Amino acid sequence: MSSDTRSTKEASAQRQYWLMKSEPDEASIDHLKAAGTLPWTGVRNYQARNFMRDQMRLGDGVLFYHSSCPEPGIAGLAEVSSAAYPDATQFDATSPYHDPKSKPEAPRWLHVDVRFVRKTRLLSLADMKRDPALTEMRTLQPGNRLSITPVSPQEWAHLLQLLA
DNA sequence: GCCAACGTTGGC
DNA sequence: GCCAACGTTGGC
Repeated sequence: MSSDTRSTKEASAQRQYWLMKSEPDEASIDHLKAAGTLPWTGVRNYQARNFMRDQMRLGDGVLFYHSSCPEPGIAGLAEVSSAAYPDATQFDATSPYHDPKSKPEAPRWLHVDVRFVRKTRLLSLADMKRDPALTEMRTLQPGNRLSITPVSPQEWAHLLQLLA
C-alpha cells in the first residue's frame, strides 16, 4: 500500500466534528440531557442530509448549538450515535416535517441519532464571531444557513478549551 | 417582525 | 437549462 493510500484511509477512519443547530424551543441541550439520545429529525436540506448520510460516523463529535433564540450559541457537547436512517416524520401527515413527495420505498430524508455528552457554559455566537481562531468556521461564514456544518479538528480543540 | 441570503420549484 | 417567484433560515 502506498503511503498516500494509507494516509487517506486513516483520515477517513478518523473522528470528525460537527456543529448542529437546534431551536431550544423544539430540542434544547436540556431535552437531550433528559432523553440521553435524540433522533435528529426534521432536516429538510440536501446538504445537511448528505453530511449525515455520507460523512457522519459513530462517535463523531457534535457541538450542540441553540439557534433562533434570545442568546444563540453553543450550549453543550454530544456525539453521533447511529448511522443515518429514514426520518419517520416525512411520512407523517400530521407532522410539520411531512413531505408528501417522499415515498416510503425511496425515503428522501434521513437522520442520525445524537447522544448527550455534557452541558457546557453558553458560548455565544457573538463570542464566536469575535474569536480570531474561529474566523474560518463554516457556520460563521457570511450567508451560511446550513443547520449542520463541519468543524475542523483545530476549531474543535480550540472550542473544547473555551468550553472546559 | 424585518430582512438578507440562500435553496427549491416550476413554467417556459 | 434558465430564471423568477416563492419559501426558509436565523440573527437582529
